[in-house]
Amino acid sequence: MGKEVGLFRTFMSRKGLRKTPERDQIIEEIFATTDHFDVDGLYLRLRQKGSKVSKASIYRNIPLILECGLIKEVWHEDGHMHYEAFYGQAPHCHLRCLQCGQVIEFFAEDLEKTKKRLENQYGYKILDHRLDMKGYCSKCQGNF
Amino acid sequence: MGKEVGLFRTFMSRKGLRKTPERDQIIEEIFATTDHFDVDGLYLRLRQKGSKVSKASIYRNIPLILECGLIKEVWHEDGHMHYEAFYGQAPHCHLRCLQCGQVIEFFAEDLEKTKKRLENQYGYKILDHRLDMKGYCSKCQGNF
DNA sequence: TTTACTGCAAAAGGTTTGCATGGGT
DNA sequence: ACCCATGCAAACCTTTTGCAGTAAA
Repeated sequence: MGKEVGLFRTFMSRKGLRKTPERDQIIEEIFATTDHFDVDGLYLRLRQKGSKVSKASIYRNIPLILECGLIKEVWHEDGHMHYEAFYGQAPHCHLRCLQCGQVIEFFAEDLEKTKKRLENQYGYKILDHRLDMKGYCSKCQGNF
Repeated sequence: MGKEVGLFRTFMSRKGLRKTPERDQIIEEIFATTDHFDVDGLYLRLRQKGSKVSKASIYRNIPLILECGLIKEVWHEDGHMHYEAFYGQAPHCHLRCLQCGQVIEFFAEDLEKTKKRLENQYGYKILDHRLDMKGYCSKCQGNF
């Protein structure tokens, strides 16, 4: 059992909610890879492994997993939301190729400075951020 | 007539597409304020001013206005996409309060450096970026 | 005259919800 | 025993699309 399942169980328990096999399976599958995912893909992966979890259950649990901090919304594309497993990874940003869809993850070391500045300047308590860049990768430049 | 209408007409013309009153009205209304907007809100503002533009026309034109560079997608929330007028503004980022919804726009001066670094490191040509931060504003801290 | 553009209404597709059943505590 | 969670199917809502009429070029 991955450690994320334990974290989620604790989170649920603190909220007076229940541990269920479906919830365990969802968390396990999200952390089975480090990739980004969407609801439909996660559902198919679960089915392939023999799980009977319904999409409704996935949709009902995603807000809880977000609140728990284990996943993050990363972008809305092709008509649906995309997420990424978050726990255990330093926060990172995305660079995407508009042509081939390649995603490079990178760290923006300067962001912390900007964050501090904003907290001082506006009195905010900043909890989360998202930085994405788009463009063309070396291979795709000139292919259009 | 706002200068954005002219820019969009030129853009359309280069693509062999047409100038229509509906397109002019949509562009004018987007740039009537500097606020963020969504399709439904834009549609209502147009109706209030007596325009007969349909939502279908707004939806059909948004990809073109995006491609033209006059607007940007900023975030997907409450089940629909939010945009902002883009032309004539230096690119800016958003800091949002999760409690009251206040949005502060700021400039992240360090981003250019990061962008350059990525272009060199990965051979990318970067066209666009998005940086958003979320947290609680000074008033809302402690109100929950 | 050609054919892109529009409004309308229907369709599509992702997400949410009502309901009856099942299962955790 | 209580009532939260699930699966199913229907509902919901934003966005897309087919169609017939209209109007740019």
